[in-house]
Amino acid sequence: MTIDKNFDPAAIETKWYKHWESENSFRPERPDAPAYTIVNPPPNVTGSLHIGHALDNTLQDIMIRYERLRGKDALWVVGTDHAGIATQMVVERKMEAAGDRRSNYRREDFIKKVWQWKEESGGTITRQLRRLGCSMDWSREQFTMDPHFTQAVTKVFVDLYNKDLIYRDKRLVNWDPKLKTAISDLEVETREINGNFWRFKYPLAADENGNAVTFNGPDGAGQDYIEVATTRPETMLADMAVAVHPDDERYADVVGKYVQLPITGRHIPIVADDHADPELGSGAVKITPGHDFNDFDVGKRAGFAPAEMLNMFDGDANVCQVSDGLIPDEYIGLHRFKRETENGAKIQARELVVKALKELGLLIPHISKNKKGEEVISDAEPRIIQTPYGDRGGVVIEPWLTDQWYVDAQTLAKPAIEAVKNGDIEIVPKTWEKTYFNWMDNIQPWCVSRQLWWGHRVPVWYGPKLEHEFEHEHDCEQVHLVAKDEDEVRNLAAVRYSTTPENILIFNNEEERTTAELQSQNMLKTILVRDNDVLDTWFSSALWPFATLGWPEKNAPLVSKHYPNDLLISGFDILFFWDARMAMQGIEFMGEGGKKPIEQSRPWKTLYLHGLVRAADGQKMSKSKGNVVDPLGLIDEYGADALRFFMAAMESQGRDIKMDDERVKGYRNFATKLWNAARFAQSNGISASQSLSAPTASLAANRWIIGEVQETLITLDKALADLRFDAAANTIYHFTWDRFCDWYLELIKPIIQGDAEASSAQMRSDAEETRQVAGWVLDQILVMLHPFMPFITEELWHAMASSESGKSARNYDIILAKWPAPKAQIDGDAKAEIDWIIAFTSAMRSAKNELGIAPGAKLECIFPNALQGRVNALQSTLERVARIASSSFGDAPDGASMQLVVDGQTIIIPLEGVIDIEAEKARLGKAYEAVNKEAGALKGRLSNENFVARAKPEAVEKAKSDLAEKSSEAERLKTALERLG
RNA sequence: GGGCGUAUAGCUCAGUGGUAGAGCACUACAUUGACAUUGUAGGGGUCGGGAGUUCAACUCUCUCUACGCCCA
Repeated sequence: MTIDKNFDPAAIETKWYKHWESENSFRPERPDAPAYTIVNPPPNVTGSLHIGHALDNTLQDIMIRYERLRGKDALWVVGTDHAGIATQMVVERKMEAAGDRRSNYRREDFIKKVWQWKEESGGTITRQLRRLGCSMDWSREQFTMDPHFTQAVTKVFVDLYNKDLIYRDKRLVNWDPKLKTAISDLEVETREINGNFWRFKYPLAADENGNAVTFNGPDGAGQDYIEVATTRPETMLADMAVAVHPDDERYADVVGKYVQLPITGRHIPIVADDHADPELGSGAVKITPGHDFNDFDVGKRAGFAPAEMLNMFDGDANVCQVSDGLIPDEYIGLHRFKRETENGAKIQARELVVKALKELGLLIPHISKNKKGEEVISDAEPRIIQTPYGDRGGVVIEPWLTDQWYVDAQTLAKPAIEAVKNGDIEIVPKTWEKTYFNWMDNIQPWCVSRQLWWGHRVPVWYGPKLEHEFEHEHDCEQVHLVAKDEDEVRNLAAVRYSTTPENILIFNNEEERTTAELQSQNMLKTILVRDNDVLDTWFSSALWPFATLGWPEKNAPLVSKHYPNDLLISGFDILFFWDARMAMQGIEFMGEGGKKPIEQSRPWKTLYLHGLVRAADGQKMSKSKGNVVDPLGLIDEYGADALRFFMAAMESQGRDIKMDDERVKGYRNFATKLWNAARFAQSNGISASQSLSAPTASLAANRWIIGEVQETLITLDKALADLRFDAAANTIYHFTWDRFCDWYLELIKPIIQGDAEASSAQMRSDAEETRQVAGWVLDQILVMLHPFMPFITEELWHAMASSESGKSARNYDIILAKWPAPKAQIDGDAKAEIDWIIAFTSAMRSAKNELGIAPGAKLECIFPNALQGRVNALQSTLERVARIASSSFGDAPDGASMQLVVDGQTIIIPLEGVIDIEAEKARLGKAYEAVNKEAGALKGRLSNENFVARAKPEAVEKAKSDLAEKSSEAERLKTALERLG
């Protein structure tokens, strides 16, 4: 079957992908081969393939295909992430569109709906990964909510709890009032927004005798108030102190006195604390421990326990009554500062507080000057404010005091830091190590509980405290029991409450309990109710490198063979979210708490971080900017192979990639070039090679190209070992196009296209040898290119071996071929000869071009006698490639001629009456100038005593030989010029 | 405020202690011959500014400028 004239990527891609998958080619059985393992960063099950996935997965597929070709037992683990918040949001949005809402359902029913949605719509991204050609092990596709994954997550939670590495704590969390859940520090992004800076007078409270209190005041004039400044006036309803810097003399005599807060009338102390910045505002700052992270710490230092701290917001960030009951009724229920859903139609707490203080005469107005120099009075000074936003919900985060589960990240981070320091985990590019250390060294407790429904439920049950455990009269705090399942918690509880397991009654949630409590027969039993929260999605994905392999099942075979993984490829944007946490959890759990050495516990040997794919103008792609490039569109237009090659070629370490369609197009052209080369080969009787090692060859061109394959292979292997995808792609690109297509195929045309009937036995055998070599080289190209361009290489692999009927004679697919092993030496003589042909041909073409001689013109050449043997042997090649008409040898005849200096020898092309002598003089003159200048520079360097004395001997030698060469060339050009008169 | 990165041809980017490369774009030429998704030849850069180390700096060090990112 002949190769089609047109290369149509779409026509072959689907065909081969289906074939590979049905043949189980992505994971051939190789029980005795060494393992090579990559786990794929699980995309969100809600997701669809974006350009970043295309990059990330292309790089992984290149490595997996490469190692598979090299005979490894290559495993690329694939699966999707349940993506708690993201997925729940998607399903809720869908419900809202249908006029429905989550709160219409019981938790279990809602979760059923999410599963249903997952079954229907969750396959999008996995289908798209297939289109990109990714050779993942779909037979073991994973999902982070699979039962075995839940087992792993639960075990990790319970074990960490038992090791005191997970604990429950009451502290401020980042609360997302839209999603109504706590989120971790990493999920908060700081944005700069335009805000205001208000200044208020807080009146000093009267002393115990009811006498007014004053202090000197900053200006020493005496005042009965202290000035505070704030960007969040509404939180003054929960102020618990005013802080001044301990060294701030302006306020020294007021520390220890009290303020009587306006509106609430609460008496709060003035405290000294380093947090107060004397330079900012008045130097005195209001302290709201319940709604500001800094204030929380100040509050603790001032002696407030977290449980005492005032919390003035509900989960929606609407004002609620605080524990001392001092907030006036008209504030209750108001939103903190903005009604997202009602466009500010209703008055907000912030607005009302400012209004009230203004009416009380306690607002210090801001005075500024307008352009005309007139004074303008306003309530507040405009300021740029660093404001925390939830990365998913997109609303301002409210620091909120709640009980949550925390992972002791600091302890877990230690060995993970060591692993990188000691080189047990290599981060590529190395510059990211500093970022990693910086974050890990300062890591904060990780809040892992989320107030969502979709996710891994926290394996915790709450039971009553026993009477003797009550810390105070109204203590109704419950105790928690942590266990892997209900049976285990029942037994734990039986022990704890000194009863039998049958007397422990377990409820899945408060609602069930309330219903059940109405039934009086349960009154005598001990009741446990399960924690409602689920875990942060990243808590489960941190287990990906081993939970996907079967852990915690005992002696899971995949774990022992494929853990540690060899390589992890991820975007740097999830270094903290995912990579660092995998390192921590991997080392902790696979190291069995320090029992196993780091070589066995680290999740991967190498962590490769790539950059972002940006829009053509360098901007970050985002839906809101509308500059998102769809990788599937690019695949439709140029083919998956071209897109993949683009990704590889652009991936140099440590730089973002700017999208460039033209370049993708260029690689489509490259694929077409290869296609046509194969077509040419096929039409000239060249077909698939029968041997893995290079055929024996006698002709220079053949010996040369075999050596070039060898060199290319060495360069390519080195590039891939170094994870230099750009270098690897460029190596195979240039070999294919510049060496193989541009020179080798041109050089062999006269050999293989000779008239078979008329040719001698020698010519027939030369042609046969050449066909063998050409077929072999093309095979090597296909295999070396396969990791980058899997589809076209598979197609041509078979096409080159197919009979008339279209049946491929290959007994295996290229995806399972063997990586090249030419076992050939680089042939110096052949290389010298072909390099000479190339140099001569290029010189000839260049000269013709400059002298305006038609490129096709066949010219007579007079070579020096020394070249007689070589030129005679290459006569037919030179006729065709360099377009020489006839050759003779010896000295230059009289008359005008074009002269080429190639490799230190002058070749004369007599052109009496044809060439423009002045033009030829100019051409040679220019060449002479250039060479002479280089020779001059070398001469100058060598005449420098310091250079000769101090430079490395090789450098001096190189300079000497370069000088000799350049001088000789200059000499010859000079002679040539003189000959023209 | 702390940290990191980037600055090389018109554009997008490689690069090495011994005086610069690729792709695209551009110019000229070619075209019945695997390939116009082509071929051949060519023009184009004082490697962001300044200082230092060195026989030698685009490359190493310092500094300045501009841009970008992360953390607080």
